[in-house]
Amino acid sequence: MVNNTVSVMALKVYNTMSGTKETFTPLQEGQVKMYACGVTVYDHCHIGHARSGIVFDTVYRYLMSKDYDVTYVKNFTDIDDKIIRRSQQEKIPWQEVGRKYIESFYEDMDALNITRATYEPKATDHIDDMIGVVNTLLEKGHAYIVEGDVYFSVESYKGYGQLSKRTLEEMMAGARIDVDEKKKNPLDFVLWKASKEGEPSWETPFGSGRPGWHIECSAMSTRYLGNPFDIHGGGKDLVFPHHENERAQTEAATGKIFVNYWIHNGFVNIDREKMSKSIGNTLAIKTFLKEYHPEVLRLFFLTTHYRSPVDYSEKSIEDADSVLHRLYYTRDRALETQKGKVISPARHADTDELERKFYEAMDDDFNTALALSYVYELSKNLNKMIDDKDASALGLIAYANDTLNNLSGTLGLLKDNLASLEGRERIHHLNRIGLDISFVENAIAERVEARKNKNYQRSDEIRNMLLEKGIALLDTPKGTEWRIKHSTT
RNA sequence: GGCGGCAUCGCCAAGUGGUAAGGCAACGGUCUGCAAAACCGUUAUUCUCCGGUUCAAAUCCGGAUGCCGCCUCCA
Repeated sequence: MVNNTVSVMALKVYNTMSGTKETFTPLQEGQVKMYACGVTVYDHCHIGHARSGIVFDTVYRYLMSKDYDVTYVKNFTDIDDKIIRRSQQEKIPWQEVGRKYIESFYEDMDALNITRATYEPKATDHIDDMIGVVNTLLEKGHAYIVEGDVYFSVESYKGYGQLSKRTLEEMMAGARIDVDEKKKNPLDFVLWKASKEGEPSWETPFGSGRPGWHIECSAMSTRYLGNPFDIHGGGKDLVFPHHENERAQTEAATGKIFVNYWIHNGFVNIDREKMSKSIGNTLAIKTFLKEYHPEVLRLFFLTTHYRSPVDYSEKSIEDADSVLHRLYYTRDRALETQKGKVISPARHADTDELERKFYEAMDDDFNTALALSYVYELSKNLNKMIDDKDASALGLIAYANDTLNNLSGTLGLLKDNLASLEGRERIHHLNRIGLDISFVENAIAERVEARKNKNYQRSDEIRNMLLEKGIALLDTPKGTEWRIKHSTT
């Protein structure tokens, strides 16, 4: 009801292929087909995966809010070198590795309230599709077999390098690729690997083996979305070689355009350093969620444009945490004004204007940072109206609050409630410092008693004692409440 | 070595030709026994530096400096 006019506005997206923002025009009116590269399931997900997940979840949610019928595919790579290595390390079957980390993936992504895709296929369920693509490439002369490995010939496909914007010559000049004598061109990549002893393998017309990495996304995206389809996304690092290769394979095999819009998200750094396993500074989603509400991470990521790198730091997370609390608090205040009354929302021009700007920002290549600033402004307006205590404004407040919920919801925020937000933080914090809730409750009770007797010295002692443990007391009209005070930087 | 990106208040961050959004922090106020929380208000004549184009530039062009990414598995 609120946004029936917004879908008319044109969405612009930055297309990695052209290097510019383009007006988004789906192949079929009213429908969008998108594919985002999922994860290789050999370990728990870290906050970099969370960023990708949240970015494409935002795209997905936004497209749906514009009334597109979206078919969204996100894959699992459940057969690959790392998984095989992991299965040897953990001494469990490789299938078990996949199952284990897919489960872990869902735990994390569900906790982060990332909407599940329409289809979430596993590579191993689509081996036949991959064999089909490889076969076609062999038949069309785009691939060749050496010692059981099937390679894609990059020289046979004229568009190679267009996505990552470099030419074959430039890449050769880079010369960091080990020259493999078996390959016709050092840049040729493997479509199908002859499997070694003890490794999983599948029988194919071109010998037994297992798929290379890139072929699975080509096969699965084509299977579920056809060719071409509208949007293909993933982390920036996937542009080369993964997406370049996917594109080459698919276009060579089908003779059709593979994808119309390529969208890539920037990376997460930690304290200005690249997050990587070798540096040992990866932060697992599970670790993060022990301390903060999932929406804190979402809000934090949405504060920066999806294409820019984002630097994770305790300070930035604390900032996001404060803002999130405030938004929830505002909504609670607004709800409070409606308690026990029947109020019909009254349309409000100021609110409508902010909503319009919100959608305008989102339409401009998903500018969530700008869009959020309008949410904050809306929250500020709401507080002003509430402070005015003008009974005739109740309808306007209700309307603004509905809008706040709508817009936040479009970004995947304010899906929880204040009590839950604070409750889970309290539990986590108490666990971390090893205190029982009764300790806090007793201390508060003692302080209430002291205050009643105007023994403010004792009262302040107790307050300070708790504060040192990261527990801040709030004397409200309803009584003494407490919340977690994170580091005071 | 090749290719690409970025540089905006103490911190985070939007803004791609029309005269600097927003958040955090800080400060002032309301509230409070005092606080905290919450709310309100204030806070960049200026966008790394140098030169150029233009009536007009953070925004375009050239150069310098610094930081980062990709070129190898990676979201």
